[in-house]
Amino acid sequence: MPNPYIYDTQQVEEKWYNYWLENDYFHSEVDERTPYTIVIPPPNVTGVLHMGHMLNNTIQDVLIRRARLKGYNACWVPGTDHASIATEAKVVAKLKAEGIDKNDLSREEFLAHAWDWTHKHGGIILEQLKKLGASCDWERTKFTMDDHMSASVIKVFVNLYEKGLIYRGYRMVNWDPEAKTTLSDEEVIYQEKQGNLYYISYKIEGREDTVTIATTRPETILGDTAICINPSDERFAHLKGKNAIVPIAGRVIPIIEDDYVDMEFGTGCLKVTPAHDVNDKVLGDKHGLEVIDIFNEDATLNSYGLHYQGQDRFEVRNAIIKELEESGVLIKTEVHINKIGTSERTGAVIEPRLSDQWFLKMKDLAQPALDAVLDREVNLVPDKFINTYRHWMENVRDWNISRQLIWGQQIPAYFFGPGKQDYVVAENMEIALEKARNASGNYDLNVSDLRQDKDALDTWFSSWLWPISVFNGILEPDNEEINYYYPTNDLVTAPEILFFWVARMIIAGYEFRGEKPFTNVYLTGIVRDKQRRKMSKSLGNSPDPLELIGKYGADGVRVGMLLSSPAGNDLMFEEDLCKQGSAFVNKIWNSFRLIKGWEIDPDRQQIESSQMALKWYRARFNQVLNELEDHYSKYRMSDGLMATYKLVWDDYCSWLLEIVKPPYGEAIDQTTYDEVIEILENNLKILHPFTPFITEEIWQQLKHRSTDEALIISEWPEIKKFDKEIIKNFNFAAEVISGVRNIRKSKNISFKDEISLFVLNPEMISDRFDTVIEKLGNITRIKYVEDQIEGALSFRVKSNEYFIPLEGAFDVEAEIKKIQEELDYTRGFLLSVENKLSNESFVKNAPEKVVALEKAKMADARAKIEVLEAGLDSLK
RNA sequence: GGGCAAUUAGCUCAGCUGGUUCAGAGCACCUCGUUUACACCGAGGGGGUCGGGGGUUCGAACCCCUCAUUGCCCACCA
Repeated sequence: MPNPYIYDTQQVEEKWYNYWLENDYFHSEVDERTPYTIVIPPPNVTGVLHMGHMLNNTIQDVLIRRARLKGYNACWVPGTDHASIATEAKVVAKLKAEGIDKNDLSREEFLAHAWDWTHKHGGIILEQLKKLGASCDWERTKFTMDDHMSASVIKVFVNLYEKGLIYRGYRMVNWDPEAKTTLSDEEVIYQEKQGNLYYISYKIEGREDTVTIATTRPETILGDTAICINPSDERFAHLKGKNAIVPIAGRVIPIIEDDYVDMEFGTGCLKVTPAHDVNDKVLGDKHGLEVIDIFNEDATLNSYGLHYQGQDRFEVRNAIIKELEESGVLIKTEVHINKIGTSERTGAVIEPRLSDQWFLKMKDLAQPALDAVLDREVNLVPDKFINTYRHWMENVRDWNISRQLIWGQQIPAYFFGPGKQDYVVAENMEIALEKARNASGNYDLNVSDLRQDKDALDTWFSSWLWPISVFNGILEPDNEEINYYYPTNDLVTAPEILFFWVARMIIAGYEFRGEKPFTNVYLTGIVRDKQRRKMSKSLGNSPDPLELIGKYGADGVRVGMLLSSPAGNDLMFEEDLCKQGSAFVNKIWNSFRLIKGWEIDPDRQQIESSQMALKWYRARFNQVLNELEDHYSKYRMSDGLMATYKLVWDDYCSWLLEIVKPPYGEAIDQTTYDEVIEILENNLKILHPFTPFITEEIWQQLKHRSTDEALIISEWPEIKKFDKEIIKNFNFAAEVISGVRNIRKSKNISFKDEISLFVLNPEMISDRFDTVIEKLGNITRIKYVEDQIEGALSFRVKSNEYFIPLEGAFDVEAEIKKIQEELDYTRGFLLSVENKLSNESFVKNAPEKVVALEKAKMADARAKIEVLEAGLDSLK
């Protein structure tokens, strides 16, 4: 049987999410209010929710819900990304399982399969976000392959081409042999791996001796076209102008000189393979070397591989080593750690490869985007990322934007002839035809004579337009929506994609709209497990987000995610955090159950303790409201949550409700009841962004609300000035209550037994909370006295002394010991303060405020010592 | 190889121009409690020479130097 005190999340969450949807509260349209806009970092269309998404989207939802309450026209645009390479890989795998080879399909057939897959799996992740409570404007859901989104991408490509910023080049690029496509530099992940450094000797033509080189990639010797030495290296002076013979291949290659060669590394002698190494390509170009590409596109060897033709590069490596060893030219093998580039998507080892690709010139484009961040036009939160950003932007390299993939926007370049330059770039075939006719001078050209470039564009070439294209601002730069919603306010994303996405969006923003795409970028941490490992599917250390929601409720999980996630700090996730979250939600629920059970007596007068407590709470609430403002303005979400958490749990539940709670069987007066309800409503408002479901549930249970009165669209409490003095006085009273409780505990006095409390030196205490002390201390009545009470237990708060006379419980020795300890401590403290104040330099240099404070401390300590000494005297 | 950041209680972190607090929070831990909202509770409590060393200052968790450890980013050394 379920525990009746425990709040049932499942059905409540579904009920309110549907209610919010039905009433269109998430939907935003252009109106006269100030907009507050967030565009979602579009997850992969065929992906599923992981913990990173949970964190990310919880933060976005908190921001958007708060903005909505603050009266902004809140608009959170959701959507998904076609994730070219990832999706294509999945579709290829699926087809393979069905016995279909991608290469046997036409482009159209493959696309049909891909769309099929997208429709089947796409959008699952968005449904999952709904379970989290994400208040996205679902009517605006976009997909990067939607017609107008793709059209935007094409338009931008043509535009940049016409500006001379996009060019086609035969360059060395990163080749993913598994996906059989190129990758941008950012898509290559370098991993440290242990490999070997092989020392191989090459015969020198016409001589008996040999030259030994060191390489990590012996298989590429088949593509060697030179040996390179440092011209100032005297060890190899005799080799100048000679030729060497490539082992196995038997080709004769020149020995060239270049001071690029590090004389310290390896043998100080380098083999040059221009087709398979970036540096070697540079050397090759410089020295006019031949380029021999030994690989097929899947990194098996081609005919240059000789008897290794058709075998995989890594198999060949082992085989070649064996062959070299047998022929005695492998001199030695050393263990060598180096960084291997791997594909971000497929994990395959990247092969540097020469090919014709499309590039975007970045240097000039990057400048305004760099300035924007340095000038704080765009704020990176936390700002430690500014350095990283600057470094990347200052050293930005041209962006390889073509991919040998089908799934994506096909590059709008049309070839009309056999030459490499026989192409035009145009938004569609018709325009292309006209351009091609003009370019070639052949006006008989037909559509059938044009061949569109087979490659697709990098996914990020569509995502970088996201904040603009979701409002159709590329195709219709003057439409009402883009002008209203753009620039957006906040972007919440992972630092991993700072360069992939954030930087490029800023670039696109300035290039295509002359304005930043967003004002603030909140970079979340990476969600890790307790061992600091990144949570991932493959490690199996990531909990299933939906299971968590089922177990702890969406509100509980949201609180759990936010509890320890300052911006930019990795989040060490443990399920216990969600447990804490759901405990908090349950606490809120039970505090509501208490109020719900109250009986109201309209004739009853409000008692003083309730009145005072309410007055204090209102001050305290406003104090926290101010703190919240500060936390939110600095994107300190966990601090904001913690401040709210403590306000609700400690101040509201443990203090306020305990004070105003009527004794068992009695009713509450109307005034107190009304005020508590008002306070509760305000609490619900500030809680709502964190825990939207339970707050709406309580809000709606409190009274009947029309659809215009839902909590989600209510108003954030107005920030009022508050009386600091009353908070201070209350804290004093709370200390007195603690003192009483301590005595009760140490003497084993049940709370049920009323006791008396006497106060000496009451001038410092504000007596206004006496009734509160009486209630929470279960004290008959506080009495003020002029002298020590003999034979009573005592405690002190500041310089006030309190006595609790208790028959039989009094122990002179223990009491003396207690007071003596306090006295020793206070004397020590006084001494340190006095020392400070007698230090002339301190008094001279420290600000007045600080000196005054020290003086006050001194006075307080002296007063307290007097009290303690008097107490001690009376006992002796 | 270059750069950036971090190192504060068992854990996760605050400490926001060097000075209200002889170092804070939440969780965890310990003790007591079947008080009529809640044991996903309440009350109380223990726990840190603020990574090591040096310096600047009247005063340092905070500034400087140095060492150590960890993490991240960037980079073509075979």
